[in-house]
Amino acid sequence: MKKATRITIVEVARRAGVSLGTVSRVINEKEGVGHELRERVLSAARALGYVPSFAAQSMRSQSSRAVGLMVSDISNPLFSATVGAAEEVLYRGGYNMILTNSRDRPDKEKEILDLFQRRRFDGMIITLSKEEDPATLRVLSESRIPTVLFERESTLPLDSVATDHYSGAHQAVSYLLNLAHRRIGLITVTQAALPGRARGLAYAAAHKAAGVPVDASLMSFDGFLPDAGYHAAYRMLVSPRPPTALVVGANQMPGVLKAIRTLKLSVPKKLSLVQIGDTDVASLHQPPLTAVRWEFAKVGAAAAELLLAKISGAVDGSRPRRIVLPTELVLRQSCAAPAV
Amino acid sequence: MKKATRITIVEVARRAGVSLGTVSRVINEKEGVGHELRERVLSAARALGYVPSFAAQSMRSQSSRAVGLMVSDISNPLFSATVGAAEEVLYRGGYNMILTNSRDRPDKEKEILDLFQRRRFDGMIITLSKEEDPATLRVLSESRIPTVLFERESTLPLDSVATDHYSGAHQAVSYLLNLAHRRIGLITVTQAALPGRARGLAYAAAHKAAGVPVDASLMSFDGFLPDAGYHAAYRMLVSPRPPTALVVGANQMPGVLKAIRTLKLSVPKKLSLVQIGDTDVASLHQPPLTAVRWEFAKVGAAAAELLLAKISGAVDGSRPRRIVLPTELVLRQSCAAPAV
DNA sequence: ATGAAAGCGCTAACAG
DNA sequence: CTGTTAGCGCTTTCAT
Repeated sequence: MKKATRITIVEVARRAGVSLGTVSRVINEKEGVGHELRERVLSAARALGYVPSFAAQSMRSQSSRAVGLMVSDISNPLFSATVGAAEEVLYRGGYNMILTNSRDRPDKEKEILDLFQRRRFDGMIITLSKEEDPATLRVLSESRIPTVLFERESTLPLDSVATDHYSGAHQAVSYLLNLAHRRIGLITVTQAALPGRARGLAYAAAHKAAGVPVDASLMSFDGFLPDAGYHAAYRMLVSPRPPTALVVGANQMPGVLKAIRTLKLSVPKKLSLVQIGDTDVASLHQPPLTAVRWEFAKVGAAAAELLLAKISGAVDGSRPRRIVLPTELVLRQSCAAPAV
Repeated sequence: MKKATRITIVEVARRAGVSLGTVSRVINEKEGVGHELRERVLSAARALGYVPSFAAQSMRSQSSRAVGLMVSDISNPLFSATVGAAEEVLYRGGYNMILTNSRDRPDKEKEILDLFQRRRFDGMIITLSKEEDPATLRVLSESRIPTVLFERESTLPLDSVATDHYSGAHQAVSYLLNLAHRRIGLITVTQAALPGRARGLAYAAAHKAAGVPVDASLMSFDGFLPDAGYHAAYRMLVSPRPPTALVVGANQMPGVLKAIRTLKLSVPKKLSLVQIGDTDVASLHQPPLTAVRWEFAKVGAAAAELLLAKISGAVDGSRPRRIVLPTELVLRQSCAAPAV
């Protein structure tokens, strides 16, 4: 039969015949406790099955040894490696990771941010649905919790870790432009946040540099909607002047591929394809898809490391640190010059 | 400039000109506080930016409003949907989810389990690297935290939620057997835990039912090793008597597909293929892969729901509940009768 | 309906 | 080196 109440430091002290303070010192591995006493305390603790209470420790130490992570979509497999790497770094640093899912809804974001305050987390790593939402920004600026924006940037002086989506998209679009494509579709996520915005900007800049006019109907930023990839691709491909190439976010690609099959378009003969974010889907596809590649795990690890540095005070908070991780274009067999 | 110390209930009480107890009642939305006072407290709290301390609340209430999740591999995209669904359910139930990664290492598992005790989590959902590891089992049996095993089963009377991997594998193997395959390879994860074990058993049972002898060299349970899929498939396929069909876990499939390409085998002409776990890789492959399918999100949601029911006492703990979720075989174009 | 006071389990400062 | 004590911020009797 299990005991009704948990063992506390008091029982351990009594059993070991010492004072509370001594027990506390022993379990916190502090200097200056006699060898014999230490042993007595340890064995008493073991015998009683004593487990220190984190809540009580937190309350005294004013530290929760916990970090909150708020992402827009946990279920996004692209986040798996990233979140996994962040957890790894945090865990090794002695912190637990609380993972929450905002589903990109501003009200839930605010709720979660409040929760993080209440939990007195030692730090947080977050995405934002809209980088410039005033309500959210206010909460953040009033927060005293060390924060790292994740794949986001803000006008607020907040630290951030992000992939270089601008360069990635720029490389991809320029590559297609060099191949002589003149009508290139872009299918990605909202411009209200860094990844979509950077890609849109890069798309425009690359076109401008090549002296090719931009057709707004060839850009879709609805990526977060269900089946967005399918609908956007279908719409573009059946239009009077369809694109000859498509640059597509990894999450939109399954839908896009379905549209391509429905329309029986051959890749790269009729349509060139570049995926943003290199996944199994890209490398295993026939033909293998050219992709903008970056290391998912590194982004997560970098965010966690920066946060840890901020928590420990190793990095001064005077001006925000913005870490940008590189991308590369992996050439495979999904691109060719447009059919004439 | 931010204040050096956090606002507590005391400041709020002072500012509102009431006692601590009253403030506590208001923020906990308890009955019996005068309307006027309630307003005064609320506005004082707002004015001061008061945020209740979870640690203090936990300490008094003996409840952390938190649930620990321990999985073998966060980075596994297959877990994304599952973990996401669990978080969703828990969050709605008023619990936060702490996600940890055991990497299937028994020592880390034990460490994490200890941590869950210290944090006084209200519940936990866990995988185990080995279901019968005595040390882990002891920790679990001594634990007083409501627990749900996730894709695992134990001899201990523990509740569990798992996919019906046995039926799934049985369907797949029987299907291939019916197609007249006589040498079927199985590439999956360790038999020390439910998924691999159930598949191995189902594989043998299906063969027995069909009167086909089992060749042990056609089974690989190394799925957790890096590149396991590639190595296992390559080894089998270049052997003197290669398999004519392969049943492969979703995580091993990318490696297997690479091996198949290296050897330039055509699917399903030379080799039939069934994937366990239906992913984009399977449905987008050319030809689309026949797959054993189940709803990832449902498993996570079911585990979270069962845990919540246990925490609230809605489900009696007298004998363990074992929830098994169904699978189905999705027929696509990767299987054919073996070449003669 | 509200206030006062007693802890929840632990750490740290101060004595001895 | 070890014991004593005062809280950390909050909830919950018990009075009033």
